[in-house]
Amino acid sequence: MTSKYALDREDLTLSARLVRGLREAILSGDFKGGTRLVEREMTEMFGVSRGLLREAIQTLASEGLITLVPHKGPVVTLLGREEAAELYRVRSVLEGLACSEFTQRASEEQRQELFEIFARLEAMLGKEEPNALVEAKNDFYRCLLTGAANEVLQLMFTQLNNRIVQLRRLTLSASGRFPDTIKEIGRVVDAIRAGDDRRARDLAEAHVAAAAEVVQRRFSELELDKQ
Amino acid sequence: MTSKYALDREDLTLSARLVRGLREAILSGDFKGGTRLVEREMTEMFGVSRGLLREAIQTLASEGLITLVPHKGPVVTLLGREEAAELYRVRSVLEGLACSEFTQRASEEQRQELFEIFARLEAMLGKEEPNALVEAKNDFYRCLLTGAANEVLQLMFTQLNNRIVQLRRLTLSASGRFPDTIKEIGRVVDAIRAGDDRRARDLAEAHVAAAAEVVQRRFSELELDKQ
DNA sequence: TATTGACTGATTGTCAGACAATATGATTGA
DNA sequence: TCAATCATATTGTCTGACAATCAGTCAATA
Repeated sequence: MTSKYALDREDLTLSARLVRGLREAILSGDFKGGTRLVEREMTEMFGVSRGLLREAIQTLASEGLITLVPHKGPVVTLLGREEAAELYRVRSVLEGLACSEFTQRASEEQRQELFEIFARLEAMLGKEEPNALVEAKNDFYRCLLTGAANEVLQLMFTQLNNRIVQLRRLTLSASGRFPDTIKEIGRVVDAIRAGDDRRARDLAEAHVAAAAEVVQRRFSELELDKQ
Repeated sequence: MTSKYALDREDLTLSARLVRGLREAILSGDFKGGTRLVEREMTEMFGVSRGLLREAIQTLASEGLITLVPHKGPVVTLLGREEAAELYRVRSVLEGLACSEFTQRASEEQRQELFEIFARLEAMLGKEEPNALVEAKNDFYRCLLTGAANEVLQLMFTQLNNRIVQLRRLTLSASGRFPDTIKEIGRVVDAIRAGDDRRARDLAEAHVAAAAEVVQRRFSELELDKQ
C-alpha cells in the first residue's frame, strides 16, 4: 500500500545515489565514450569508498553504459556504427510496443497530457532551443511509457535509450531533420488519438527507423566507423 | 585483432565466475523466488568475500533476477501475475524481431541448423522428456539469436528470458499444450524458410501471446495471484 | 635495427575487519 | 490488547592491505 505520504525511499542508500550520480555523469556527457574510469580518481570525485564505487560500476556495466575490461578497468562504452544500428532496431520494436500499449491502456488524463506535450513540441518548430527540445522529448517518452503501464517495458526502454543518448551529438547536429521528426511523431499521435494501436505501432517503428538512418548517415559523413 | 587462438578471458576473474554461478543458482531453481539471500550465508556458500558477493548481487539486481530491499537485503525476485504478463508482452516483440532479423540475416548454415533443431523438437512430440525438451528449446533460441546477428537484441532477450524462466513450473505443468507449441513454432519456421520475415515476425508474436495466455490461465487456476 | 627479456610503477582484484544504521521480533508496561 | 522499549541480526559503508596483472622503459642480444 503506497500512500501519497510515503517518503521517497528511492535513493535511501548512498549506494543508490551513487549509481544515479554516475549514470547522470555519463548521460550528461561529462564522461564521454571511451573515457577510462580510474577507481582512485572516482572515489575522490564522488567521495565514497572503493567498494561502493565498484558496486556502482558493476551496475552500470550490466546496463551497458560501462564496459569492463579485466585488469584494465572500466571504460565508458563507446558506440560503434554497427552497435548503433542494432540499438535502433531493438528500440524500434520497443517504441512500437509502447505506442500500442499506450493506445490501449492509457487513461484519459494521460492521453491529454501526451497531446499537450506534443503540442509543446510542435510549437518549437521555428525556434532554436536544443535544451528545451531534449527536455520536451524526454517528457514525451516519460508520458508515453507511464501510460503504457508496463514496467518491464519501461525499464528496458529506458536502459536502451540511455545507451543511445551517447549518440545525441550525432542526432542534434542533424537538426535540419527536426520538421520531419515532428511530422512523424505527429502521425503517431494522430493514430493514438484515433485509438488505432496497430497503426500507432507501425508508424512509431517507421519513425525510429528513419532516425536510425540519419544516424548511420552521420556516421558515414564523419567517418566515425573506422576503428 | 582477435585471432582464433586467443584464450578465453570470459571468466577470467573470480567476480565474473561468481556472477555466473549465482545466476545459474537462481535460474536452476536452487534459489526459488522469494528466497532471501543473506550475505553471510552466501559468502560461505560460494567461498568469496563479502565485497565481491555484493558486487555480484548488484549485477543480478540490475538484470532483474534479484530485488534489492534497502536494509533488508536482496531477495530472489518473485514474479506476480501482472509482471508475468508484462514480461511476455515485451518478449513477444523481441522474439518477433529476432525471427525477422534471422530471416533477413542468417547464413545458410545457420538456417540449416535452425531447421535441424526444430526437427529434433518435432521428434519429441510423443515422448515425455522435459529435460531434453528444455534443452532443445534453448538450442533453438540460441541458434535464432545468433543468426539474428544483433548483440543488443541477444542481450536483452536473454535477460528477459532469464526472468521468465522462473515461470517454467507453470508452463511445464501445462505440457498438454506441447503439440500446439510445436505447431506454432513450425509455422514460424516455415515462414523463415520461405524468407517471409514479416510473416515470421507476426507468427512469432502470436506464439508468444498464446504462451502468455497459458501462463495467465495457470495463475488463475493456482490462485497464485492473491497477494 | 628489431626483437627479447627483465624491471618498475600504476591499477585492478580480492580479502578481512570494523562500526554505524536499520529492521525484526521479543519483552515489558499500561 | 496495544504501545513503547529493547536486543539481536543484518545490511551499509569505510579503511587498509596484498597479490595479480598491465603498460611502459630500457638494456641485452641476435
